[in-house]
Amino acid sequence: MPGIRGDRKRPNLRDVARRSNVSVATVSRVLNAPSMVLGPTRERVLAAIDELGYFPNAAARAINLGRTRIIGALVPTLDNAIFARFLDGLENRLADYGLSLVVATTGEDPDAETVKARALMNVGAEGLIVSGITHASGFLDLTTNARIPVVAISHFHADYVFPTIGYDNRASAELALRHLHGLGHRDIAIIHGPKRHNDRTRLRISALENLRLPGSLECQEAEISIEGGCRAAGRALARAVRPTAFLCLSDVLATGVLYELQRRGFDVPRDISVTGMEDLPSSEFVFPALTSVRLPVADMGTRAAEAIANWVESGQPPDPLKLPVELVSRSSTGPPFPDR
Amino acid sequence: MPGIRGDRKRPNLRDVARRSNVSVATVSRVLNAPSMVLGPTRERVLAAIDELGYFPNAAARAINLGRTRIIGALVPTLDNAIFARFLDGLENRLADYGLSLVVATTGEDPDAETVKARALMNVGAEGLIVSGITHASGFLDLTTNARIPVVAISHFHADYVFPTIGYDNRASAELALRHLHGLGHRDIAIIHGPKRHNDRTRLRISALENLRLPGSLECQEAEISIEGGCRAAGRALARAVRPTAFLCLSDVLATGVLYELQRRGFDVPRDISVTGMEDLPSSEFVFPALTSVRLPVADMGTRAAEAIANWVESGQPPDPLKLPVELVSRSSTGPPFPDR
DNA sequence: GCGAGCCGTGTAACCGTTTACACGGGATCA
DNA sequence: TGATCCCGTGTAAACGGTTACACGGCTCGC
Repeated sequence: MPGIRGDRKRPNLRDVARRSNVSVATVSRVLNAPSMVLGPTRERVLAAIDELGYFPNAAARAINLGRTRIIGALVPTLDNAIFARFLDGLENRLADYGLSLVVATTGEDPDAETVKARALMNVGAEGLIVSGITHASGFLDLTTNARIPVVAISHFHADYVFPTIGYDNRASAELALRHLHGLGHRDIAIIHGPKRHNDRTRLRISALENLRLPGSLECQEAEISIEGGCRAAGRALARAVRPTAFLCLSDVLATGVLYELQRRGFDVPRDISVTGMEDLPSSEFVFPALTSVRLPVADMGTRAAEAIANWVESGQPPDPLKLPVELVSRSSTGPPFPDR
Repeated sequence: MPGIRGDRKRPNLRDVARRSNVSVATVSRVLNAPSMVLGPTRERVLAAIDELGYFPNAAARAINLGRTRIIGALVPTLDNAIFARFLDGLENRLADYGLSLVVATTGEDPDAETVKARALMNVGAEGLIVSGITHASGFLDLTTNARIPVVAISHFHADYVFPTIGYDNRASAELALRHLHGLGHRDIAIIHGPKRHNDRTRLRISALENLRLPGSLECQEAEISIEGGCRAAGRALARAVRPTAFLCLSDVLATGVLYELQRRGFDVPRDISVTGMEDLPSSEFVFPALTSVRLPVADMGTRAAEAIANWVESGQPPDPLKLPVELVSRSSTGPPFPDR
């Protein structure tokens, strides 16, 4: 009996129609408008579908409906809790809209981002989510030419070329600095990730410098990893003036800094204070519990999902959205020189 | 001039062809076989493409080529470093093959997995990656009927219904237990994640019980989070016989356990030993550095990508692959009662 | 008993590509 | 000069669905 098992070709609507002695239209209706065809015809069709192991072809369906139901997300990496949490929120909410998420990592490289954006469009993404507001001109050309909805996350900017859904990176950094300054710290080491291609980092650093608070700020750039934080802490401690506080622009870096300080016998916050940025779930449990600036990344994922979903469905771009940040004060910060 | 800007409809090949006074075939060739059409014709076509902002329709292309270049992955969550790292490895390697990754989270629920699997197939996934070897019958029906390549990860099983790429979960748990037992521990608390629907966890626990080493094993189930680990540690310590070691089936749980022990004033490993499972990058930097069993998740992502890519390209299913696990001994384990 | 209306089903056009095949014209060769 | 070949290009048939429209048969009302 041909067509039941083991044949090369995947069965299509026509095969099902033939096997159940109806037209392709009827089969299509059984699948898409179940109430339209009932009784024995319906039974026959369903039986044929089952026997043939028929499954509708996504591309053919997409070409007719004009929709792929695919949203693409471009993130620097998945190997960083901040983006993974964001994507978790994004994917869950997109699923509520019946949209699927295709993920591409860029390694924070604008050219790679452009290449991957093209790949996302090639698989039919109806909308794109990107991180930050620094992009290759090729990326801008590509997306504007194709008139594809793009939402930028991680940084709020009221009139960027794409609608943004993010927080105020300047304010988030200032929150940490003001906290430390308020405690009395004047010699502060800033530990940050790579500045190259990362607008959030650059914005935060410039915000800190522009505050012009009395005292000195010294920057140390580090690879974003616990080890990177360790090494940066070592370098900062080797300077002529030892800082009384470390302001880290990532919780991962702060975790490394805490570790290195502990290893070298410093008491945090008695000898040195440390702040993070992001407020990862684990930051409450490092020792000592990390003072950090909470960035609502999971919520950002949810909001980004809603924004892009409405956009691709209604054609109406979303309004930019600023998400609140807040300082979460824990045990890793205190006044400098508490003994004097 | 109609068709240049602001028209509703997205331009298609025909529009480009009309505008450059060539046939659709020529336009298609400019895009797909650049060397076939050169000179002024080529220029005209490229100009028209540019002016119209033409971008090829993914679905139409897919229907002809018979390929979508999409691979779907089903993972319990993205909000856990172990899966995020896996996906990072997977996505990077898939990109080398020109394949895109669509991600769906299941919350460790087989029914949700089935629903999401259907969604992945509806967007045209050519192959699927799933976690573990516990799946709803609906999932099995769906995937076998549609004859779609499926690779199961996280657990090696020589002749599962799908090819597996993973490690030996029994052996990984035994490694930890043998280590503790070799140090002299007899009263051991096992801290594990939810057993329900999680075959890896169940396999590990049964492996530990089946070893039948002298001494007692007490299980505590916890939600997989640092806080979950804290609470489980509290419960284990409240028992009549206080364990001399905690064997945690996840580094995240172990981190919580370490935190709770420290909070309660226990000295690790002098008073109590702790082991983890996974060996996350951060585990080297918790205090004290965590003894753990290294699971090669990033490598698993790479291998899974290669396996599914070859499968969808050649039609040949991959051989199951067992990845090595190893005990990484650090400072969180030592002999019990070192004083006596 | 006959026309209207409805319901279930079929026919065929269409979606936007790719590509086998056909075709026409210029260069090459005898 | 005419046959041959090649190259660039066009025509049209797929691909696998959805759906507007047509159509035939049934029920119903007058």
